[in-house]
Amino acid sequence: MENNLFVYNTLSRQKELFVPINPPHVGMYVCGPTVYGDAHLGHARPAITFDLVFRYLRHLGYKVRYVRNITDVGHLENDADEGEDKIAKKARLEQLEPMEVVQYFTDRYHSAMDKLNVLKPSIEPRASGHIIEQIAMVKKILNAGMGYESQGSVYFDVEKYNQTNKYGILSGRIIEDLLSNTRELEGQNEKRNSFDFALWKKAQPEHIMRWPSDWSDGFPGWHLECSAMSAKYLGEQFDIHGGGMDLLFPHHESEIAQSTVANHRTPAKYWLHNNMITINGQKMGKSLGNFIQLDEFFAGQHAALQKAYSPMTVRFFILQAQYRSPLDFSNEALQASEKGFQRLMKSVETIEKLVSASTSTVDITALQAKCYEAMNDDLNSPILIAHLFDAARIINSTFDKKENLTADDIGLLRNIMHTFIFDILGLLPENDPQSGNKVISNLMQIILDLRREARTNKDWATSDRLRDALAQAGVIIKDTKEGVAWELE
RNA sequence: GGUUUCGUGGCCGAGUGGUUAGGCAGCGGUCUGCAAAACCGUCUACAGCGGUUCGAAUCCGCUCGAAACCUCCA
Repeated sequence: MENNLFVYNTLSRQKELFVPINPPHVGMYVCGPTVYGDAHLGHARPAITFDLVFRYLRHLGYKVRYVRNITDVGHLENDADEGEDKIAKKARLEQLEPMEVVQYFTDRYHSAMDKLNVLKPSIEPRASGHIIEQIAMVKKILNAGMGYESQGSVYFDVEKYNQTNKYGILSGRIIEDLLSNTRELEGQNEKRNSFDFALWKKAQPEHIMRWPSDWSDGFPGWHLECSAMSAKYLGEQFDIHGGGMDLLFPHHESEIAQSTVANHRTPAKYWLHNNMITINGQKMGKSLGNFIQLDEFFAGQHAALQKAYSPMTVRFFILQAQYRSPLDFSNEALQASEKGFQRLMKSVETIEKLVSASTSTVDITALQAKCYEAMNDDLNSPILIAHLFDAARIINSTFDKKENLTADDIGLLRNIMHTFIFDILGLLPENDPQSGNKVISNLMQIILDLRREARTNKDWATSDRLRDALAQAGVIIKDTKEGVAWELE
């Protein structure tokens, strides 16, 4: 299968032509959430970024197997008192079974992703369901002599690995630097070097999530699940591995090391990383209190939010930045996206009202080519959106008789808009909130009828009084050529 | 301190050796009883200082500023 898609490979630090290992099949693995809290803005970006990759690859005709994991074990908190398991900690506090917590937040995560119109991955494996595979992988690494056991835990020997391979190949880290930075901390450590990472951790007595193994009752190291599950479902070598930039080191670096030892080859051909999100130019963090959950966005219930922002506004906003750029959330920026999105969607409706001409004054085929060009250049969604806004202007101008289009071109334009906006960008028209409430809708009908009568009688005082009173009550009246429309503030 | 990125107009964000990004806001216009909405048009920037070049926002160096990760038994 031919394509012209270039993606930025973190491994080579440059854009490379995407050539699948086994076309037309494509295997893609993306690091999913640790389910110990509600999905926030930080979760939306990788989900939407790789949803875009997934959708575009499918559009190009590839058969994509997209695997995105749920981390439900072994992810230790570094800010906890003594490295307590995040899931277990929450469970103890809430007096819930760990798996109850996992189920609850997994469901909530899925619900948020559905609202954002993020397609479900082909497989969504859980770490807790793949303990056997992970233990097998630890054994392979021990047999290769690249791991060592220490007080019931097993660690990966990074220094030894680095003698024959390059630890730091992905992140650009240099092992000597890591070594010199941490020299004085050795001694009381059960690890040989501070940068060695756990393959298996012995569980403390109070630790409720535990599984038996040759070394101890414990749980797998954090990096291991992705290596084990990607190999299981995509093969030892697959096409794309994605995730947030924050996972680049040590997580992905360690994945490469583990998989290379266990399977004698590097796991993924292309490593794609999405950038982080900031709010009002500030780092998003719990300590700063600007960590906004997705549901808070949708409801507008957060001190930092001036109003509610719909899921599609959030999605469109994220797509208006290229995935490798940092993205700054602010009320101003979101409101700009909200309006722009509405304008774009309105133009899609306007296409249906266009009247064809015998000749076209605009080159629609060229526009289509530009849209593909943008996507092929490392999924440059902001450029694509810019072209779609050009298309919107063409549509509106044609509707205003300032441009002309043939019937064929109108059809092509419709196809371009639908393909890129709905199929590839994954945007959806949003329902009018008014349609949901029959009573309000009926009341509005009565009020607007009264206003229409007043206007027919040129009783502007009454007409304006109704309009102003409604505005006070939070209802905005819009007089359009097609009639009177209204919406809640 | 180290690694990796980045610093673009009022705001958000593309681009990257010579030509309009785009959106929002503002401004002008069309429409309207008036206004809003909608639509059309319009504004012209690349942190600072050096250097390379016929030419740099784009390449190189330095300075300043920002972010993520690391320096912690994940």
